[in-house]
Amino acid sequence: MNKEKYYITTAIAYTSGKPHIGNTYEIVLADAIARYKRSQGYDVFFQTGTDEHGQKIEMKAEEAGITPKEFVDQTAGTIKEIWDLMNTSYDKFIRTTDDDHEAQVQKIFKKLYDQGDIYKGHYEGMYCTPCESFFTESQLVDGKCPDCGREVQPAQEEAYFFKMSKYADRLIEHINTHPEFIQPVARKNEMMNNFLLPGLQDLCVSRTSFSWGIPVDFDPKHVVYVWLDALTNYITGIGYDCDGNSTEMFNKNWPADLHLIGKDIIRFHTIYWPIFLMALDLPLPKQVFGHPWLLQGDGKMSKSKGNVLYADELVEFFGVDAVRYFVLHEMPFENDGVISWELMVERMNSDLANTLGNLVNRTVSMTNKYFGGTVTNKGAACDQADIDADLKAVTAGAVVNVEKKMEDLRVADAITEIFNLFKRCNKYIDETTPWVLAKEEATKDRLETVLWNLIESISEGAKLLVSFMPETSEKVLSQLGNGTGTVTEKPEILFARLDLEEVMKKVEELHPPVEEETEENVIDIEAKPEITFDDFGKMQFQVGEIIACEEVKKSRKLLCSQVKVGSQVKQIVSGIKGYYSAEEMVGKKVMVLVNLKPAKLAGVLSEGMLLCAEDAEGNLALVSPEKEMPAGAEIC
RNA sequence: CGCGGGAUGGAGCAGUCUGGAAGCUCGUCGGGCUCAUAACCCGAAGGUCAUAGGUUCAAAUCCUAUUCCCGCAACCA
Repeated sequence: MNKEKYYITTAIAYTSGKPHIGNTYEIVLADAIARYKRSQGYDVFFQTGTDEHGQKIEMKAEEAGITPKEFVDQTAGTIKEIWDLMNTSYDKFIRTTDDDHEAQVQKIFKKLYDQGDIYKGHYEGMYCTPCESFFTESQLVDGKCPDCGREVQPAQEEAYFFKMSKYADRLIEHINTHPEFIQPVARKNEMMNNFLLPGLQDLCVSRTSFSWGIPVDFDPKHVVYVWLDALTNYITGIGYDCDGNSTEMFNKNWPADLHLIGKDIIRFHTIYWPIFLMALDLPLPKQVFGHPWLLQGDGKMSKSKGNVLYADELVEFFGVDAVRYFVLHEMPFENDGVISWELMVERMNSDLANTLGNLVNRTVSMTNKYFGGTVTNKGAACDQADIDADLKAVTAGAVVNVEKKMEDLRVADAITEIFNLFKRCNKYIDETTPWVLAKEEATKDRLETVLWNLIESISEGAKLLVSFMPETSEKVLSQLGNGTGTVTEKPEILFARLDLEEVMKKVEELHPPVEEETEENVIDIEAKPEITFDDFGKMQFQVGEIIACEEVKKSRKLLCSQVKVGSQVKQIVSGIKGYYSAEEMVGKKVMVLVNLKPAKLAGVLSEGMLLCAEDAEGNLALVSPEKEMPAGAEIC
């Protein structure tokens, strides 16, 4: 039997920081699929890695006072540690700073340029010379530089572009003739209607505004811009060579069978990536699956509350397999899923400790108690033949059902199938009442058969579990004797029940809520440099009376107020909709910074600023004179 | 009218494409059992499927409008 190959990839993780549980979900999901395919006899190659270039990283490194390379070495290390902690079985961890990747990207860029798919053009915008920055029309404030307020000039930055439109028809054709290409299918229409059918814009594939990237070798002031660098990892990682000297590994594995990615980057994987491949004359990946997000529960996620979840912390509380179980099982197929400490504890207790852990435990201890740890198949059915038959049917059914679910990548449903089997086993114990059988010598054989059947069915379930919870699978099988009929003497607790309150207490210790409870909390904000009295004198504050106020349409936070200051009325836009309604604003006397340069917010002119106090949560309160003062009174 | 996603018993979700008796898990309540990690098994309560219209013999599902949430984008002067 020749083993069919299966090449699966995750998106490469951006090395801007520590990945949280939502980012970690993807690698675990990919791992489950990869392990499953291996168990099905496929020759699997599983690649993941990190995306390490870009302006953001250049800046972060500068802040940290280290070189970009040092910075990404750190974060890539952290990412790899977490991937390893989660027991993921990737075959290759590619980094876009790998020499061979960089060399290939340069060659690919050159080749596409030589064949006319990439051309040199201009990135147009408004340029502020002192700030050395480009801005789009919409970014400008009053037609001027949003940073320094000076005049800007229309200008062009040289950039290379990729001719997307050239391949659009071929791509549309491909998508239409390969319905399985974009998964879930709902995403297909989104791509077609929003991007392909209206016509594709050419894609900017180089930048000159930062330098942390792969240089364009024939025009070194340019670096390759994100997608041509990042997406090509899927081929460079397995040995693609642009000059025709690709490795055997590449020839065997390409095209990829599955690109597993987040739903946010479906566009890049189902439009730009296929088009790049067409330009390189390579076959397209067979399937792109855009998975949903794993969101953190409790509504408000905030760092001060400490409920941002990281894989390593969860593992500390629950163990690797429990976390794997949770993210794989709780993640819906199309919609976003929710994760929180509470939900995690609930799953841990009810599914892992009660249903599975306790099942194994009671089975092992009965085998020890009644038969000294060893049973053989006595085949004694008695009048309960139908019960045995049903257990066996459910067991066999689980194998088939898991296979079916996995074919559609419905990992969560596959796991549910396995746990349904475990539930059936628990029920089997109640139906057969071994403790009753144990009382009579005459029913000893029946008792032994019951335990034998149980061990068989649970072991079958444990085998199915191997792709999802590899360590647990092995532990269960070993406790049940690996088919020998001799169970372990002292069953180790697989998953201990957890007390939610205790867990929450520990979580709080781990992340002490920052100034949450007390009213009299201290707020320290970042100190600004000392200023002179002259500096202060430049600012003019006056009392203003709000005589009218309305919400700014097309905006979520903005209120537009007419503020009477002395004899004039100023229009001021403020981001306080969440804290004040337009009606209650009217009549208030507030502190206004009046000589602030006017600016446009959401297209509405604002001629000053209403001063607010802001707490650590971002709650706002307007500042008013504490005694009656006329509108226009100077504040000094 | 910026783009998109969502609203189903107390909680988390299926079901919506391809209309046809409201389902799963957890929690709650009642019962059973004692091999086991106060676990396991059985039963029950609990939903006008966001709202209002429409299409249809039939709507959670299709159409229209509205409300409220959540991401992203743009502004938080």
